[in-house]
Amino acid sequence: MPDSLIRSSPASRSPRTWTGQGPATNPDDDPKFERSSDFMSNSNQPRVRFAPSPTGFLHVGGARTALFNWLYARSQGGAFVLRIEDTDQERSTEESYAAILRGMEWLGLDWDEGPRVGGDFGPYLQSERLDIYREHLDKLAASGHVYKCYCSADDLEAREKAVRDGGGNWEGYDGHCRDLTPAQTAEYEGQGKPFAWRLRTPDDGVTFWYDVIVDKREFQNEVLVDRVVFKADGFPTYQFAVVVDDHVMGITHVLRGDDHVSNTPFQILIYEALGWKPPKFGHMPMILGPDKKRLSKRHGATSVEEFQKLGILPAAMLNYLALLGWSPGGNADEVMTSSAIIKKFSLKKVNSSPAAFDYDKLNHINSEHIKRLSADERLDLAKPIIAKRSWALDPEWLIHGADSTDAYLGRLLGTLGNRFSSLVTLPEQIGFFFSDDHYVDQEAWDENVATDEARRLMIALADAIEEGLDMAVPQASNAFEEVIRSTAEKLGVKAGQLIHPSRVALTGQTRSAGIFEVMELVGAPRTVRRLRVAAAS
RNA sequence: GUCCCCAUCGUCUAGUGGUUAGGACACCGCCCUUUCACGGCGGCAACACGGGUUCGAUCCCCGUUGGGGAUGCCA
Repeated sequence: MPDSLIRSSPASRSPRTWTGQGPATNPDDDPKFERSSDFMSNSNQPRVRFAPSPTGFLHVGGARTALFNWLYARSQGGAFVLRIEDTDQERSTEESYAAILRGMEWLGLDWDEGPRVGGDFGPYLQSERLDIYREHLDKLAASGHVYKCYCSADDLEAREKAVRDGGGNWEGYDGHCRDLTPAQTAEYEGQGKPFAWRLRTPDDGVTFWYDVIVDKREFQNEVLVDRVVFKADGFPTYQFAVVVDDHVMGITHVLRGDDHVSNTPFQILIYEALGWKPPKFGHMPMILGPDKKRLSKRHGATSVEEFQKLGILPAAMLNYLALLGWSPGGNADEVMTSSAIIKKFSLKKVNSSPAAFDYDKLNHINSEHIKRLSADERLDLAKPIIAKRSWALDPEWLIHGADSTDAYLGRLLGTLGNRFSSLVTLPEQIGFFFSDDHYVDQEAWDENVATDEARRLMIALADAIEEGLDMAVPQASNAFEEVIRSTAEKLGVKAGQLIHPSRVALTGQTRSAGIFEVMELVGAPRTVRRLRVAAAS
């Protein structure tokens, strides 16, 4: 038992129990303390949680944290709890709360306990659990683990400034109220000064834990300051509420962002002060921007709802997020459904180094997901986009064996094939099917349509279609192909010379589905009309 | 400043005390083709640096550098 691991401090000043217990073995095995999971009926099943604060949208970092917790719960048959940490009265908003829930639902991260669904450990909003925190604060007050601090923000700021001006380092709260004399206390009380409660932390020794992701982590108690556990406004701080709730809610694994690492030793001290055994901790690496700097709006979209607007499928977002810090390993296919990810997921495979967010790869994963969709699923995806533009099908076009709007749309999307790989570009890819007034790539028009040669060929083709095909009945794509090829032969030009201007004349773009299929679905009358309009332009 | 963490192609990553260091995105070339895309084939490209330990280090240890996080009566 290395002496360095044993904390020794004057009992008079530090009534707390210990820190970093004796041997450097995994503290999770220490039977000395009640563990949150011990009182669970089936303690083999992990209970994890995602505990966002409603102070903003659900951003990718939070979403990834939620995802990994969810994956762990789902892969282990455990419970996934959603808890809202709204102890900051200033910044918490209803809008954020709603946005976070929306983001979670969009991604398909369903929770077993939490807002809306309830559960045995509710309420799941910390602002509704104040009496619980109060009760535990009272215990710590009675045992002397916490003390009142009368310092105001101004007091603290002034002292910090003084230290810095003197060339020193301000390393957090200076312990000003830690050992107030009864007289001083009486004076402050007499002045009616507001106070907060701070945890009395050890001055020496080491606090450590075995991180699920990064193995052993340890902090010298010396660097830990007496942080506030209960604010003057009567609300607990995050540090306190998170500990109480995780224990009381039976959370077995606290999986959170790496930015919480430095909070962990302080929280372990709170567990110990309360006589509780801490849960297991796992700190996941941060997600950085493409430039390896902190991910921010200047990098582009950062909230999941922005990605939704960018046409990212929830399944693709989830897939990509899972790939940030985790990998299916080896040469396995990275494009996976959530159930496939659940099947393969393992905390042991979670990386310990930060990952840069790559928008290109997200887009790739997204297009792969779209390409793997069934025809019906594609139709479901396209319909709202079409409806949003008030595009309706002209009855004149409702031919070609399609006996319903859906059937026609289905065929239309079918012509796209793998070209349908983005929700964002879809409108311009299909707009010309619905209206003569569609998107036109001006440069493509100028190059392919607005030349004397192109005009001559388009008129010749229009004539040939009118002469060769019955304009009154639907024509199949191969009928158009035959006309084009024979016309090309007759004119002594390559088929491509007819095809390229026709494509732009019909679709307004140089890229589209196969031109013969386009003609079939646009119909002979409109095909001829657009060719003549283009030739006349 | 102080404390903590991280380090394999540009990016996400696999991997091992002895490998031609593998895959994916991006990029480049070729093929396919009515365009684009898809697809196929090929290419470019990495173990940050310096010391150890070892018969041998990308892998283990230390340091340096670089990056990130924390340093709140925010969470």
